[in-house]
Amino acid sequence: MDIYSRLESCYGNLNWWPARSPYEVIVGAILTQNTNWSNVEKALANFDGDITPMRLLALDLDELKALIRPAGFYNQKADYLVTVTKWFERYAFDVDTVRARPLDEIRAQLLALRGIGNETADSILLYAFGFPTFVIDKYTLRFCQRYPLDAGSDYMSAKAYFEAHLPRDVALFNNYHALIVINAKEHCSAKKRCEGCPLSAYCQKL
DNA sequence: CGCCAGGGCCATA
DNA sequence: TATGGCCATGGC
Repeated sequence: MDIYSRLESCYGNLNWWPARSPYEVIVGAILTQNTNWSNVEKALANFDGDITPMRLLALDLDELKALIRPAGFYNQKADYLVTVTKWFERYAFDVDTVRARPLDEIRAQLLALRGIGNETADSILLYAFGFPTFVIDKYTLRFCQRYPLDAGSDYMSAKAYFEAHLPRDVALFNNYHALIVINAKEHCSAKKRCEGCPLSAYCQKL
């Protein structure tokens, strides 16, 4: 929690996920798979402000691929977007209907979809629907090695660690993951060698 | 020019 | 269960 406090006092509340609607979070979560966020923004901009389930399902596959092309992997991602949107349709595209179900049930449904693994599932659960699930990504796994956390080295171990050591608070889970990502981008790249990092006192510098 | 970005799928052993 | 190849664009 001390590590979190340092990050929070440095960066504040980042108010993730940057999106105008829960459905846009879902779309962004697919598009950002192994992809720079700036490329995702270009793809989202191609929708000209209309990123809705109905719009997406009305597009034919080639049109959809053309729109999301800047985000890369557009053949598979177009397929993934249609798949997850049809899943959402089971709930009449209604966020509250999804939220009324148990977290584990929705998580299992998402993981069963083609194109949705642990990280994408948790990103959607937390940032689109507000479920208390901790998101792990490549940055977070590196974070667990870099600082003395003893959180394991695989996705589910790290997730279990954070959830066991933090209060089950959606706002906290939301901002903690965002802070880890931002801090990694700002200070943990090969170029910017930890200069000014608020966690430098803890860093093991592998 | 090469590297890599807020992964996940699939084939192989 | 654990690797490795593959998918693709754009910024640096």
